[in-house]
Amino acid sequence: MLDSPKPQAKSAPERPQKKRMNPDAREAHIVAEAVLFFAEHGFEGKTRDLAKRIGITQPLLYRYFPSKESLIERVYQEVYVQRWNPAWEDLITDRRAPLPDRLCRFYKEYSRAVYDYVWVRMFVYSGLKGVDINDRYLRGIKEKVLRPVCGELRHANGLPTPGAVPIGEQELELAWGLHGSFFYRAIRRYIYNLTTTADSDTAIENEVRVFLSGVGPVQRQLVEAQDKQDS
Amino acid sequence: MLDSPKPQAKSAPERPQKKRMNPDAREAHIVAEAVLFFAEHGFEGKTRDLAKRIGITQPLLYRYFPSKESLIERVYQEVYVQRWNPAWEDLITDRRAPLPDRLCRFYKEYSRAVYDYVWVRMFVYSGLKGVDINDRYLRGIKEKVLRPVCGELRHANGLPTPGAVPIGEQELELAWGLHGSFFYRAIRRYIYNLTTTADSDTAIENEVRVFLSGVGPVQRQLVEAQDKQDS
DNA sequence: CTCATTATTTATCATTTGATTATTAAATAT
DNA sequence: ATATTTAATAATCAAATGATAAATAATGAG
Repeated sequence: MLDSPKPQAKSAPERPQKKRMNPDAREAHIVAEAVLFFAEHGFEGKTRDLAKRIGITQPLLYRYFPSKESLIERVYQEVYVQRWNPAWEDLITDRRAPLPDRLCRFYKEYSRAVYDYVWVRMFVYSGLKGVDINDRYLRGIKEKVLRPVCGELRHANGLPTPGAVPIGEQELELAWGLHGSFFYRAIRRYIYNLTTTADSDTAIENEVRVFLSGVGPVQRQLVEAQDKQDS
Repeated sequence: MLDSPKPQAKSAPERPQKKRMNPDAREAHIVAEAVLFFAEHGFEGKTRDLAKRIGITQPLLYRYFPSKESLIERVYQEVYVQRWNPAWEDLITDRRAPLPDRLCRFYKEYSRAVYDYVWVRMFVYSGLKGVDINDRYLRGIKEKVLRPVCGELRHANGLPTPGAVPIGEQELELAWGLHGSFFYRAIRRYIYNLTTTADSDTAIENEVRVFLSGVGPVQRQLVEAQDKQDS
C-alpha cells in the first residue's frame, strides 16, 4: 500500500512536529492539552477526542498514563497547585496600608492568578461531581480571606476584635457576598461565555468602594447582636 | 432557595406502587424523577441509572420518550418554564415603595422561586455544555432586572435618567455584583454543597443595605464620566 | 549500513450505553 | 371465566469507549 502523507494534526502550523518526540516532552504535551480538553468538556470527555486534539492515537495515551483516571489526577495537580500566594494572607492584614488599597490589591491579584478559563471551569465541574477539592478550597478561603477581611472591617469601623466578639454567620456572609461578586464575573465569562467588556480591575475597585463605604453600619448592628447573644 | 435541601433519591416508597400505572401518571413520574436525576448527574447520566432510580426497566423509558434527548428536552421545559414572575418587573420600578424595600422583596422572592437545587445545577450544567439557554436567560436578567435597578439607583441618588445618560458597562457591573452575591450563595449551597446556616432572607437584607448605602458616590462618578464621554 | 531500541500506530477486546424487538402479564371488556 | 388490550419486562443489537496486544517505523549505536 502506498504511503500517503499523513494528514496533519489540525492545528500545528508552526512546527511540523516530528512524529517521534522524546518521552518527557510528549508527556508534557499530553498533560498541557489534557488540561484544556478536560476544562472544556469535563472529565467525561472521551480519550479518543483528546487524542485527536493532541494529534496522536488514543492508545498512545496509555503508554504515558496507566488509566484515564491517572491522567485526570495529573491534570488536577497541574491546575490546582501553586496558585495561592501565601503573601496574600499578610497583604490583607498589613495595616500599614489603607484597607481599601489592601482589598483592591488582593482581589485584583487573586482574580488574575486564579480566575482563568481552566481553573474556573474545572472547579465548577468538580463541584457538580462532588469532588472534595472544592470543599477544602473554600474552607481555606473562609479562613484565609473572609475571616481576616471581617477582622479588618471590624478594626476599620472601630468594632470589637474577633477575639472579643466572635464573627457571626451573617457577618461572614457579607464577606462571602463581596467575594461572590468577583467570582460571579468569572462565571459569567468562562461558564456562560458572556463577553464582559468592562475592565475587571476597575470593576473590582468600584465594588470594593461600594462595599467598604456601606458595610460599616450593617456590620456594627450584626456585631452588637452577636455580642448580646453571647452574654 | 431558602429551605430546599438536596432532594433525596427516593428510598422508601410509601406506596408499594402497583406494577402497572396509567400512562399519564407513569409519564409524569418519569419526568419528575428525570428532573432530579439529571440535575444531580448532568445530562450525561445513564438511562439505566435513571430507570433504576425510578424503579422501572430501562426500555420502558423508550415507550414514553422516543429518545434520551427528547426526555432531556422535556426536563428542560419542566424546569425553565414559568419561574419568572412578570410582576417583578413592575415591583422593581414601582416608586410608591422605598427602593430598599423593593430590592429586598424582589431578591427574596426571586431567590426563593428560582434558586433551588434543580434550577441552579441544571443552569450550570447547561452553561458548561454551552447550551444557549443561559445566554438568553442572562440577557433577560440584564434587561429586566439590572438596567431597571440601575435606573432606580439613578433616581434615588438624584442622577440623570438612563434616557439622558446611557447606562455604562461599569455601572451595570455594579448591579451584576449585587446579583452575583446572591447567585453565589446558591452556588455554594447547591454546587459546592456547603451548608449555609445563615438565613437567606436576612443575608439579602444586609447585602442590599450595604449596597444601597455605598453605591451612590461610585455611581455618580461613573455617570459623570459616562456623560463627559458622550458629549 | 546493520541492528537494537522504543515511540507510535493498527487491530482488537470487553464493557458500557442508547435503542429495538419479542415476550410476559396486568387490567378491562365481554 | 375467557378474550383482548397494552403496560412492562427480558433479551438483544449496534455503536461507543476505556483499555490491551501485536505490528510498524523512527532514532541512535556500533
